[in-house]
Amino acid sequence: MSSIRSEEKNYAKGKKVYALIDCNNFYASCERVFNPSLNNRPIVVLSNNDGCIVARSNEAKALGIPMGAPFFKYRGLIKKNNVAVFSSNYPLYGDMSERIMSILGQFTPELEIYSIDEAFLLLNGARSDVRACGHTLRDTIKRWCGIPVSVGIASSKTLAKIANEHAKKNFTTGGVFSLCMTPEDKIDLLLRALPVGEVWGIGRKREAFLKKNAIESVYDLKHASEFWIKKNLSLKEMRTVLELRGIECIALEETPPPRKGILCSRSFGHRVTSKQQLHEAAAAYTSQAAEKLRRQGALATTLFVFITTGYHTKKGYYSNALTKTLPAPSDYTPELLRAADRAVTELFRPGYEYQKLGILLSGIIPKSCRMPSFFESPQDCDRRNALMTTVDGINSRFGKTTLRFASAGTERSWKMIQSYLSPAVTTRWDQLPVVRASA
DNA sequence: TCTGGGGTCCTAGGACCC
DNA sequence: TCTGGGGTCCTAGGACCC
Repeated sequence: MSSIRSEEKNYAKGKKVYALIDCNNFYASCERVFNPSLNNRPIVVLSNNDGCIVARSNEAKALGIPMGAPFFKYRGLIKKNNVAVFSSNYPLYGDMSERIMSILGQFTPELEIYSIDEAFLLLNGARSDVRACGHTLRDTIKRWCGIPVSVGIASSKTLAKIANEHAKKNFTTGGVFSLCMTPEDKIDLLLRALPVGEVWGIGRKREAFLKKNAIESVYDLKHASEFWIKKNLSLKEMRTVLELRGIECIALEETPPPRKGILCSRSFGHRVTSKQQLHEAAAAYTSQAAEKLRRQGALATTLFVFITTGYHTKKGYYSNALTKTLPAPSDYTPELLRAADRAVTELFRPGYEYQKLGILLSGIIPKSCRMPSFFESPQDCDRRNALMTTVDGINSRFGKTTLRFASAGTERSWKMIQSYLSPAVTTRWDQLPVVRASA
């Protein structure tokens, strides 16, 4: 045993070692942290508008509730089995995610935050063997944040993903699984049991194509002929194949590349027919997108608005979109609101039942590259910046919509349905959990 | 009837991810 | 009755140029 350990140490010294930390059933686990009565009880978390089931606890999975299933189809099963139901609580999940990522950041700076519940990190130069590192990370996150995670370790990101899945599904691993020291034939044994669609980067369509060409398992893909791959697959998929062979092609991205567009779109809670309500929704989404834009220190050159009706409505289907080029790149909400307003006026057709509206800010440039316009005074510019900084500051301190533009409406009858929302226990003073001492 | 070849740029749509 | 939202990248095809 000890010789394996020391070998692992040497391995870690010579070659890059990737770890993928992935939170188990993240949204469901977050709900559990502040509500221990949910332990061992099945949980599902719903998408926006309470439409689909987007997260399930292990107990809910065991009941046969599939990922992405429409909520209404499973109401009966959910009621019968006393499944706890939640609307997505992004303030809570986002905050929990930040806490977990900061723990990982303390462990190593070589960290890529891949999504709200996943991060890659490099374990090069790890002081002890890599599996022990994995356990340390897992235990620390569980103790400090209450979230269970799985750790997969391998010589490429794609293999680390596979190792992570294995850790998650097999309780004997204790939540940590490393492929670093696994002999090639043992790895192949594992890959033979995985359908090719389970590998990172191969989706439904490609899986169907590959299967038609007798590539059924991840193992088959790994050992497909180079000639065939070059002829039939894209460069991206070629990289996946090489990664499966343990050759790293997808590097760690420590600093996320700047966003190319900022999208804010949402289905309405109820069908919208009035122009006024469309204007309000557009204003609300634009304000939100503008805030994101400022947070990343950027300006937008164009604003794109799209609206669509539902598919099966009385007057039929209508979908349209419009791009507005701003007079100058901007992050100033009132300016963006004006553009959105004009677009909605042009797009609106009376009589339709609208289902969704979206705002896309694009042509994103860093604020430092801004060319001052000929017609504006520096004082004007300072005043605008100060105003936006103040609004953002107040909203970040006292809650997202403390200050908002009147054009975004006050009744907001179009807003999304969240019937099962838990309190924002970690980000709102007024929603802190109350602990009552028992007598 | 016959009608070059090669390059760039842009856009829409598809595929994938979480 | 009721089926999410926010991203990225690639590719094919058209427009245009010489």
